[in-house]
Amino acid sequence: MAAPDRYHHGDLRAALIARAAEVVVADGVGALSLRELARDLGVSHGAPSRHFPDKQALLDAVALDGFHRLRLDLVTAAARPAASGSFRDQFADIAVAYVDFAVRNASLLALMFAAKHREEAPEELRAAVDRTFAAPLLVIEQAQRRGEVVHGEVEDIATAIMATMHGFAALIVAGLLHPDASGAMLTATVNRLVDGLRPR
Amino acid sequence: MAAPDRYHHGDLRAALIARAAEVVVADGVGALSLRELARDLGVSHGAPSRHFPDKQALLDAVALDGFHRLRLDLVTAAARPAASGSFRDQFADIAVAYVDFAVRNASLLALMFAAKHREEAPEELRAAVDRTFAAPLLVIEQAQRRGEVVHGEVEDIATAIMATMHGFAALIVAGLLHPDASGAMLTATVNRLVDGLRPR
DNA sequence: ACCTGAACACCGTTCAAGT
DNA sequence: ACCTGAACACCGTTCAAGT
Repeated sequence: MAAPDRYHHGDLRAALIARAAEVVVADGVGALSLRELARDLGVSHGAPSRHFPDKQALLDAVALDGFHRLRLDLVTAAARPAASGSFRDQFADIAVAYVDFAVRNASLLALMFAAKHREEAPEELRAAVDRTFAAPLLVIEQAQRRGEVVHGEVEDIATAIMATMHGFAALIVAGLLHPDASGAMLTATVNRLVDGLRPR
Repeated sequence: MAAPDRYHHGDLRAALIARAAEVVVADGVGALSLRELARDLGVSHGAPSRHFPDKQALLDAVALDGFHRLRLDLVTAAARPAASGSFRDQFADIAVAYVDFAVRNASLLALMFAAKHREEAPEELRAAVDRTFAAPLLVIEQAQRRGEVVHGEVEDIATAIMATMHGFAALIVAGLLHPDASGAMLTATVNRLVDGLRPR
């Protein structure tokens, strides 16, 4: 038998991050209270400060965790069998994965970008963001070599793609797009970017 | 002489919205306190509740005001002399205006989209959002008639354009794009969408 | 090392009372 | 009509004390 369960079950730090992420996804950052969190986990309200110096540090950890999960989704989408097809299909698969994550974790994604935005953002977070967007970058470079995508700076093209994916997700989350038609709309948006707005 | 200045100067409601917007832009929604707001304006902490039933109602009003200001910027950009040129130039002008607003009012824009996102969002807000994005829509339709933009559903094309603008702004705000190169990068992104990722 | 529990300064909201 | 000021329940943070 281990020590009596007067203290927490072992990994309060991980439990805090997990529960905080749940609350953020369900009700937004504004609904997150350290004291309530501590109550939920059965520890005193002072306990979290052992693992996070302040609330922002916990939020940063939640954001970091979010980027890890998003990265996993994107890597999975990029490695899909269907993703071995044309660049158009690869792009569509990644876009679906990104938008899915964004819609299912809207408040979390907002927190993730807000955390990254902070000047005092930990270096760990900046690195995680770069890694998160590495998968799409690779897909673009490969497509360029196959001649399916115009040559030129990869960053320029990646920027256009990431902006489109992120912006599309934001439009859905904001309720500017009918959720019913969002699937078809995303396909149309991907095709618009691939083919261009100008007639061919 | 009017009544002695024991009460507020006349339009506490407007003053609350204006000051709240300032605080949000400067330090984010999290830094907004009704009590501090009241202190800044020289009224008691209970006074705001005469004009807004709760904090969220004030935030909705701030968001509404933000959409009005954004709409003004977009309409101005669309009516520019240079904007009488090609669709590419019109699009670029509008995109610059949108990204400018987003960068200068990052936290406010986040609040605006979050407010729109709420299910209980007042009808007034939904209407303001539609009007805000009406100007870009008109530009697209005109360009379609001139044959500069592919035919098809205007909404599909507008979605691709709005997603790109909003997403680009989000990338800058998040610090994923070097601010120095952001001007050239925006031009490149606009051109990418106009010309397509696929070689011609 | 890790957690408790009291203390402090703050917050949003409510409401009887004032003018 | 509009604002005040006390009251209430909550919050984040700090810190001596316990195990």
